[in-house]
Amino acid sequence: MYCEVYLTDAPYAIDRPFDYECPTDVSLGNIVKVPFGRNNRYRTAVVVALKDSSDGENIKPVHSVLSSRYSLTGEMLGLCKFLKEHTLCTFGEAVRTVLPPGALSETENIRYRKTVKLAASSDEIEKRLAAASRAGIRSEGQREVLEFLLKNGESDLQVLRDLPGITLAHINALSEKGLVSVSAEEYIRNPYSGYEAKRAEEPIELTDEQSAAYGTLSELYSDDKARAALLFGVTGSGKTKVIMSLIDKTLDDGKRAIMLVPEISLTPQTVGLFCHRYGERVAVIHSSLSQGERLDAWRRIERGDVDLVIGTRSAIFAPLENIGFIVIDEEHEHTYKSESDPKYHAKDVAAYRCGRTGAMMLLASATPSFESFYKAKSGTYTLVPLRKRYGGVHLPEALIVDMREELRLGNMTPVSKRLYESLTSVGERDEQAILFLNRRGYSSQVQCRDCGEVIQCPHCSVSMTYHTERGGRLMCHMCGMILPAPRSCPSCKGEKLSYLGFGTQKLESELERILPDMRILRMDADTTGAKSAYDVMLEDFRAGRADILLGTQMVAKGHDFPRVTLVGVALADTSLYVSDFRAAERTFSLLTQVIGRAGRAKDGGVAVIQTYSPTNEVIKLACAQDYERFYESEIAVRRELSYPPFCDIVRLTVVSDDERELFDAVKRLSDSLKDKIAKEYSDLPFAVFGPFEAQVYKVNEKYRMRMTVKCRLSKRTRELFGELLAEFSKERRATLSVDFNPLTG
DNA sequence: CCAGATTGCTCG
DNA sequence: GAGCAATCTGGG
Repeated sequence: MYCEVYLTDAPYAIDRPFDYECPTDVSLGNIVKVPFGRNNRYRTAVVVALKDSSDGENIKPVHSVLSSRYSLTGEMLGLCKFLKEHTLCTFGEAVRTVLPPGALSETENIRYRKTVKLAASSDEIEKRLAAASRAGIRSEGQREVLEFLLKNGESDLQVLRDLPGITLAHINALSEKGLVSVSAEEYIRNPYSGYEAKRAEEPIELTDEQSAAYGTLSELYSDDKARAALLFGVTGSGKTKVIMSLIDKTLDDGKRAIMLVPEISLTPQTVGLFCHRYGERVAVIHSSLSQGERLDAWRRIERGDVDLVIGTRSAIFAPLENIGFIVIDEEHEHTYKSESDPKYHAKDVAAYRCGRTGAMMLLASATPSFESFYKAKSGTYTLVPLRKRYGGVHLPEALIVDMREELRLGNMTPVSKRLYESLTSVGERDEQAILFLNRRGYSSQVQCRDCGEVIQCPHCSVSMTYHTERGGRLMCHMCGMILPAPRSCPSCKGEKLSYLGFGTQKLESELERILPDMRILRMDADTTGAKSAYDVMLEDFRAGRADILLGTQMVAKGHDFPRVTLVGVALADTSLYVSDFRAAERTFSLLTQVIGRAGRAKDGGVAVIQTYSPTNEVIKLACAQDYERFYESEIAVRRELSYPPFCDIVRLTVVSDDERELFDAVKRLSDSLKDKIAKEYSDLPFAVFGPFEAQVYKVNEKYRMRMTVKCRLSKRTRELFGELLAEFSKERRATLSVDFNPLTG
């Protein structure tokens, strides 16, 4: 017998199947050790095919199957091939994405719960104890173990070890004498255990519109073919109720479901809601799980103990069988696209899995990505709208405040008169407000008034942000470098420093100054170091222990606070004028979400939007929460300028720690790319831009240049970029990375 | 001319 | 990516 294997740590250039001779007990998907190279060093590899013959020469035998008990199922192998082909990662990177942490290491990585029990009858043990006691017993510990077991029956090994004076050696000695036996059972924790499924008792009541949406989706679900739909529901329209009804249907049908959510939405409330309904057959996967917890969740799913997986991006790889339904909530969120290898989009993986299994894919959002809305309008996805707000949710009244006018009137603070008055009246009525500012820190730049120099990070080409922590310091938001705040200009020693551009810290101190009676809770990356801090803060605010919740993006996402009657956007322009064709889309989506936070108030809330561009259409349409009009105007621009969804974008980035080498390498890249386009691929349309410096040219002492290619992604175009990667994997002083349809600059 | 560094090449 | 052979570099 022969097999084809992929090495798990191969560079791109040799990431292809190699033939080995193998014994019959090796099967497809096994993780094996094989001799490789002249020196026959052992490498870890994955068996991807079995065959009777091989045309290769010098075929070596597989050494062994790895003692780790993991093996890839047919579906996992398919996913790995999909990832390699669609993201140009190596097969090994794909395998590591699909398997739980540690699966490729030699050790088993499986925890056991060990139980100790007496291996002989009690009177026999008592006889032995008495005899030993007369002989002047040597091991007090062994004696205690036996006495404990006589009294309590069998016991958990860990419980015994935790008793004073007892060590593992005592138990092992007794086990060798045959007095006790130790049995092991795989031990899998579920941090969300203890929930009882309340589904049967709690029916979901749907409004007419919701039940029409459910009807459409349920019909699609029942279709045997893979189907995809977009649930386009305005804030407060009850998307979650429709999704839950569909999960119910899936489980009733004897199938299983995956629900993806952005990290930020995975609060204890959300998790509680689902665990409460579906009980212990839920697995939750998120980024702050430890390796062990992640493994436990993976094992529970693999064993078939789970019917519903809720999780962030990587949960799309859950080893769940018999999938009937995959839902991606807030589908427009960027977190569904991985920024590190493999650079996959969870939506593509979901579509692949649905295609394989005939499951239904549902995307849900109030502000869908243009890619998805375009597909929905052109019929690739079924568009299921939810246009009505229900249960006392209103469209808040939105006011645009012209900050240029504030400046003219002499108000140099980041809080306009209008916002100040609104906050004051919220305070008087004992209600709550949310303030959004998409910039952390105190000041975004520190500039010398003598020489004009703006302090830059020594390792990156960005200016440093002033933070107030620990008596004031400078932070680089790219590499994390922290320096003590300077008293004078580092270049000319001038002592007059200006602090320009305000962030959440400055806004906080300003609010404390002008609204001394209001309690302010600031929530940004600097105050929510631990995942739990974030949950605690939201809970504090919900419980009314603060009047104003102030922070970055994380205050904008789907939390419902019924007492919030005012939402403020400190500066709507921050994301508007960045040089990215998605700037308008992102700004619209963010503003719409924030404004929506004020919609839970009984008599209609208020949103105050501060901006230097009060006539900007994006801001106006976001205030009106009119996605469809925004889409129509923006999609015309995309079509005109040929941007997604009318083409795909491939971003090539070359990185080097030496600028000279970088230029040379990027020149080679450019030549090779243009050569291929002119020759082997001349039948396909490409538009090449660059090379140019990346937006942030230097990060962490590494220089980065880019090229952008507009084309239609297909098997062949991907192949072209695969060839470039293969050529570049031989480059020593520069590395190339390819990102298909990147979402961020 | 030699040693150490660098580059090129192959891997089943 | 690792190991090894071929090639280059610079100091004597």
